[in-house]
Amino acid sequence: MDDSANDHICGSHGRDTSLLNVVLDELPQEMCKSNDFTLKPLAIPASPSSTTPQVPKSPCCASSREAGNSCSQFHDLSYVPHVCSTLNMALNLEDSLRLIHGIACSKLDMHLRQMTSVDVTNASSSYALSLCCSRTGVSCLCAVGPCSCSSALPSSSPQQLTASASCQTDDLTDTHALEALSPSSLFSLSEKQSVDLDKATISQDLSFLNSLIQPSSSASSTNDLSIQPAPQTLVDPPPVGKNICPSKMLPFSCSFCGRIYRQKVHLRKHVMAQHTKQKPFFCPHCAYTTVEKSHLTVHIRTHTGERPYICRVCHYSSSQNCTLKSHYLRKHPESKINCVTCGGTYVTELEYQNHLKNCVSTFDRTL
DNA sequence: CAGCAGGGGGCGC
DNA sequence: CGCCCCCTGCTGG
Repeated sequence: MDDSANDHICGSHGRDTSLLNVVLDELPQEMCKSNDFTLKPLAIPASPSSTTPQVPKSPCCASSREAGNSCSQFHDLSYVPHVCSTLNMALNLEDSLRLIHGIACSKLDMHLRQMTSVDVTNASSSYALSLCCSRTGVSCLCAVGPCSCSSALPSSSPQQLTASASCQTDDLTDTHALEALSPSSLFSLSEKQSVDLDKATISQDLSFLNSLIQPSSSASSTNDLSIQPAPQTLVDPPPVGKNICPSKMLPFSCSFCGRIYRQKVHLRKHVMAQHTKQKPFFCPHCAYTTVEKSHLTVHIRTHTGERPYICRVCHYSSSQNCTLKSHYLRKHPESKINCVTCGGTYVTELEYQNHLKNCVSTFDRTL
């Protein structure tokens, strides 16, 4: 790849609003017409402002800015929260951010598929990613949330390519949203790199990408077009350090605060509890709400007086097992439960019972 | 110290 | 993904 092409791709578009137009032009038309959604350039403040919404910036964005690529510009996302005619659903700020993120991710992913179709053998992956980022407004992508955008990566090792694909396609698994948001023109290419894509081609490309990703134990079927999040065993876990991007270790990171989780469901609970305040479980006795049903069950015991965890030594009881455990450790430290099978010691009956499930099954397998 | 709420991990479906 | 569980931190007596 010659430098001129790279210049064309990664040149001064960080200060060029034409890319914004690309993004906006390819948003659903109804949305643009209705002015539900506005996207405008935002200068990066020299220091965090208390009046500016804290848009999390991923470590890769910082490195990207240092590299002078498209991540040098952030965008101010604002949205008038009322019913969106295109989606026929109300969008809050998080939904709006996810919308932009999802579009950027899907476009990046589609470009990546096309580029891998065109050339997967030479060292053009970084060019492909740069092209994708430049043409899909990856600045927006980076501004929305932490990602492993590879546009700044100087080389194109399979691990880097995999990291990018796995990061972006986390949102791509939301096929429902993509179907609603992806008119055919959304993924069309106007340049000569455009290739005709059919399902077989995409599947082939995804097979290639998936071949770079070691399947996890819980991986879905190979017919699934979604790319699974990168498992931790993809590469040797890097030592924890200030220069290590956490998203390389744990695949699910919060788009708002950057916290990372091992499982997607944990990230979802975190976002619901901390950012969107969506707590679907309501206490019938008070105003308590929670994201976790089991937490509501425990809470209701404060109203009903149920104390199912009973001390085997005294008459103490508690509504939570951990409280009983604390009681045992403080009041009856000598009282332990010994496993008759393996000899292990346990504090509470519940701990022992849970242990027996594994201990007995293990014991049975050894027979 | 007890009670409670919430975060996060693990496991089975 | 739902559920269960453990752990931790906060608060009041």
